[in-house]
Amino acid sequence: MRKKVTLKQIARELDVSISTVSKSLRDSHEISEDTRLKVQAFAKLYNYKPNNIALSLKNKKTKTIGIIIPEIVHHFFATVISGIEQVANENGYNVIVCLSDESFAKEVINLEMLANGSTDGFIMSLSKETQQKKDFHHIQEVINQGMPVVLFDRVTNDVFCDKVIIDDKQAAFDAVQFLIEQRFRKVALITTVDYVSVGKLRTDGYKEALNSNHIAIDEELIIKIEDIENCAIKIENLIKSKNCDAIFAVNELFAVTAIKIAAQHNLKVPDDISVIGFTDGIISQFSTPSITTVSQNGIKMGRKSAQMLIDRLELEDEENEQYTTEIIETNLIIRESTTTK
Amino acid sequence: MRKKVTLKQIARELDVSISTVSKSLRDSHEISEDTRLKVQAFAKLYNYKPNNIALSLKNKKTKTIGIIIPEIVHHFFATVISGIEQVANENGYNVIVCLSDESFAKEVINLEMLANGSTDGFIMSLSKETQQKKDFHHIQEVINQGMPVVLFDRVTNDVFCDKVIIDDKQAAFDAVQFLIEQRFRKVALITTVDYVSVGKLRTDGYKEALNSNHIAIDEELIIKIEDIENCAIKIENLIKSKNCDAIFAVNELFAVTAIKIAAQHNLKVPDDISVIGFTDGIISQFSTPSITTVSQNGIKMGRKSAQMLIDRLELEDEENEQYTTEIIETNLIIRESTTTK
DNA sequence: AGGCCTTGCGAAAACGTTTTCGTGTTGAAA
DNA sequence: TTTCAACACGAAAACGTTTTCGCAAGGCCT
Repeated sequence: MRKKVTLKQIARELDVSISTVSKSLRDSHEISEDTRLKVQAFAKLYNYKPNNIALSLKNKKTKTIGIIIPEIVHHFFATVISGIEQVANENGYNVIVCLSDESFAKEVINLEMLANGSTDGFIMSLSKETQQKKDFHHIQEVINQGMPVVLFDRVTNDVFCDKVIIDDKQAAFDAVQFLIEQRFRKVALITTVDYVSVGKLRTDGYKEALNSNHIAIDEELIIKIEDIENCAIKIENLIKSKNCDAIFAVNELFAVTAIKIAAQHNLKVPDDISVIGFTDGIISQFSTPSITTVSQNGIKMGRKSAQMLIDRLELEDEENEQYTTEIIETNLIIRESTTTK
Repeated sequence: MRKKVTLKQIARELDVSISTVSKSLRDSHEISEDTRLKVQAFAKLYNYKPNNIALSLKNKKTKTIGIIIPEIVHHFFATVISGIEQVANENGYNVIVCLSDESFAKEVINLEMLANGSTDGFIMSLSKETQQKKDFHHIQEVINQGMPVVLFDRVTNDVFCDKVIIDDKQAAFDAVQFLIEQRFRKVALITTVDYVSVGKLRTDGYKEALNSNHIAIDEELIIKIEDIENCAIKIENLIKSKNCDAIFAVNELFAVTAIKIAAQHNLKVPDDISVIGFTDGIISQFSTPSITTVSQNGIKMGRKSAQMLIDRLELEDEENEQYTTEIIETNLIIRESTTTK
């Protein structure tokens, strides 16, 4: 077993000082060409690579980004990580991923864990529980300690930092407006409970679209799902009521579930009922019929988040207190689940 | 901005030595109760937490696991990460994720990057290119340096280390056997090119199932997909030939594509043609019809991999050279895409 | 009073780097 | 011959820990 070689060992072997070795390898002009080449040859032979940990300690920089998200088995979050990783890689950063599992406690623990020197900054999306408790002191704390944070998608106004979001309200508005323009009047909404920030915003967009078209809001047509496991019953009730000719769902799981249930009740999508989802994930692409959906470009969101964080990390000293909120554009991807009347 | 406090600062404030502070915080009996409590109170007040980097340097342990996988926007890999993260978390480890993008070069770079002190060990699944080149020196290198490696799913016999796999051949055999037992005789195979290890194994299982049932292998019914982007044409040719009454696909993307194309040619699944996929992902669950599939328990695979790695890390000194290959059981999940004749 | 053990604490090394500063030697200029 | 710059290198500090060892003071026993 050939352990990694250190500067000290090279110095001992070559009978020079550690400084000389270090300087030689960094091509310092202080060192004679003789010594320099000798050291470099030896280092190459033994495949010397500086130890990252020692460098981190010395430089007080880890070149590592901490990502804290609710879950990873989720197409959207996976794409965001992918985007973050791309930019991180291009800039010589690594990413360390922690999952909060939608739990406030885990989010806090992970954050504090990584804040003790493991990462230079954070990119996070809030857990449901955190959004419900509205307790963000852990995030404020790391910001106060001088570590930049970028929030994406599930954000809060209660923390001042850089943010990357889509315009959830506008996107929902556009989707519903599209349905209305297709002459649907009884548009139902399948959404989450209100404390999920993006769910709330999309609900707002839905209502506003109806309002601006002078369509009364029918609370019977709005169903709010608490836990995703048993969303089926509520959705089934909606379908059975036969009160709606179109459905706007705030995520693709709700959308595909609605389509499946409709089929069970002999309602054809899109002939009998049109459906629009949110998040252009695997399900929307491959379900039958494929689902018209609001695309939420995760890659772009991840890339932007990473770029903002790295920019702030490399600016560093100047202490720019101007935080910005970047809005990633969305667009409606028309597929088979909607029809033009 | 209140920066993190260090031992040195506490020592200076309290006018004691650094050693005294360190010992006090670790409840050493060498320190009088007076001093101990005083230090602890001060540390608590200023929310002292030891710096992870310094600890890593001192202990020569990072408590971090490196994960290198081909991609993350992929249900199976995401579930594996999720499993790894669970066990890592339970044992006080963090995970740092790198993506090879199916590229040999990126795999090497990532590995060497992390090997310079950033992680204690690795969990990886080989990139396609690596499998094609059959070049594993980078992996052997880190093992020689004393860092344990666990390979999962896409593994190789050319490297000696712990591995976690499913019995791809047996699983494929079982799936095809199931089709044959339903009286299908013209079973087609949609697989990958041979250098993808799991694709090859699943192909072998397919052939063996036919053989053991004395069904001749028809090469016309075996199509090998190189790049996933344009798999459609080849699959369409297969469907159009109307030569098969059942299809076994080595992943769910191939399976769902086959179903879609069949529908375009007015062939109903499962009435006209039965389909079995591989990997129980989102697509299989939510496609219409839902897809009968070989479940490949990613969570369990991830958990097992992490457990094996951590076991080896904590054993450490004893240098147990007995490597094991763990086989995660699979099972066939019967859904709507198959029928009993 | 002398010796010894206990108590309580500090100095210093170690982990692996980088960098500043000091120092000895050499050669050339005065 | 003296002086000074240039050159080539080493010592040491610094990053933040933990831990070993040494040491001084005090109390107890003979």
